[in-house]
Amino acid sequence: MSPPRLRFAPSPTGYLHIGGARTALFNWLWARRTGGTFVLRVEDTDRERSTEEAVRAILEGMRWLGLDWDEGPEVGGPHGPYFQTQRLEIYRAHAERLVRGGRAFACYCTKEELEAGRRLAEAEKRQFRYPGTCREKPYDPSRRHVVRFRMPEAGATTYRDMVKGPITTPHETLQDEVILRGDGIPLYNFGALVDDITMGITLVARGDDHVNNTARQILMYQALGAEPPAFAHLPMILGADRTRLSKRHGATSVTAYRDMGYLPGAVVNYLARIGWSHGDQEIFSLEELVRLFDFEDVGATAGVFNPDKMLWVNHEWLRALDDAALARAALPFFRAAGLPAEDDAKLRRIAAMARERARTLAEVAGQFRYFYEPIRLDPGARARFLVPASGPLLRAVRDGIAEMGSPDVARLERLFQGVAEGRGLGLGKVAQPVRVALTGGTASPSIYDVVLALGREESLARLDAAIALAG
RNA sequence: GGCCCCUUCGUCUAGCGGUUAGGACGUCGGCCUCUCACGCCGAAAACAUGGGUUCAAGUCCCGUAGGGGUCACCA
Repeated sequence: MSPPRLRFAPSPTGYLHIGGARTALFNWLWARRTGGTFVLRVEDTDRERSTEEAVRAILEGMRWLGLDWDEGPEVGGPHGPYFQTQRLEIYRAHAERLVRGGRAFACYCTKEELEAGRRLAEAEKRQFRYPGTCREKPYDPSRRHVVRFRMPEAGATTYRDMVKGPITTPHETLQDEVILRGDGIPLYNFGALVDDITMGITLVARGDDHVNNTARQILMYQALGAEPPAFAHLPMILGADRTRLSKRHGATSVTAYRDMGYLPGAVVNYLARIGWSHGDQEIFSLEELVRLFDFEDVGATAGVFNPDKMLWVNHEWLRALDDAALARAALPFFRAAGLPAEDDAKLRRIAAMARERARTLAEVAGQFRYFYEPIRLDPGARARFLVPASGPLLRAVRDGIAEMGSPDVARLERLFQGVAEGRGLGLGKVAQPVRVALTGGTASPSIYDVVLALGREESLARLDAAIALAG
């Protein structure tokens, strides 16, 4: 068998959605695993809602995730153009073939007539189906018309879904549906199918909200004399309330997660794990995913998007970065927070401290602002630790540091322990006031690391300020 | 409502006739400890339900309930 050709075909009506991203990912993974081809096609036939901005946002999201395409916008390919609005002639020609072959017909009914029929059906509490009004009317291209596909009235179509198994659709549930609108623009079912045929797509993997379209499309493939592709319908991603994931459930755009400080690999990792699994493994590199992914292992049940777990996955990815890589990744987030960080030794020290503490890059910047701006003294911390009793302790630490030429962990440790033991105190009694003095709060990395990242001079200055406050 | 799909801890899932039903996130204890975090140890927590089939059912079949999807000159 020759390598498969797969595609991702988003409508540019908004940003790249988490659900769409997973669909794209599964297609991409299979293409990369099998040495197949991954095509990106833009289904922009909904002119009301499609925007150029959305196209850019989607490509941007795809690129950020690392899902590169072999054919499509900006890269071209032998089956272009890759925007549906530039392929109108192709759909028209295919529709005409169907009309000439008697498999489709022109329908002159107006929207109003159809709507009236629908309302009547509703009033009578029965199912509306196109009554076949124009089925036998002669073709008159000069009259405004839509093109309808002639659906068979009896029998059933069965296909084997790669994730759901055999699915049967009785033909009496189908109707002569519109494939070409009055303005010559194809409807989804037809445009996608004509593109899939002309682009040589051999495996269609899409959201399972499309299962009901599949039998109709197979019928159209057959009418056009084309071999239907294999189908894999991916279960939806749901929100916590088990309805379709939407903005109500929180951020749903891929780029929103980028901006919140998620790593693309982590997002891919998490997305892959909803609906797909490989034994007990949770963390996968992109290479592993490519090597292990199989539609065989995609589950049939819809999955709830779990932000907590994604955060955990992101943390796992974050901590796998070395200091330099983490510093580089976090730098833009410090800048975005208005903090004058540089890609230098100090930032790498901070990265080392952040590794086990911050789960996103934004958290890195958020947790360690005090290294780049004056402390924001927490009132509770001040009341508890910057009290007269702390004065001598702070002063002793201050003097000890002042005497050190260049502080290091071992020296600082000796200093703090000496101060504590000299007074019969636990280490915490000394470390906490210092921590408040240097960071403004009671929670931070090791106090020695904080001193080191802050630097001798800044540490002394903050200690002096705290001594004054302690009185 | 018609049609289609789905149903293992709160969530993601492993399981592919014989398991003390496993892992992960989250939650709750404990340990570690200069605080926080990490880490480690432990706990609570699931086969929707009723019938079959079988020596044996979370695993196969049917029904019921629940959930989701879809019924446009949207995609």
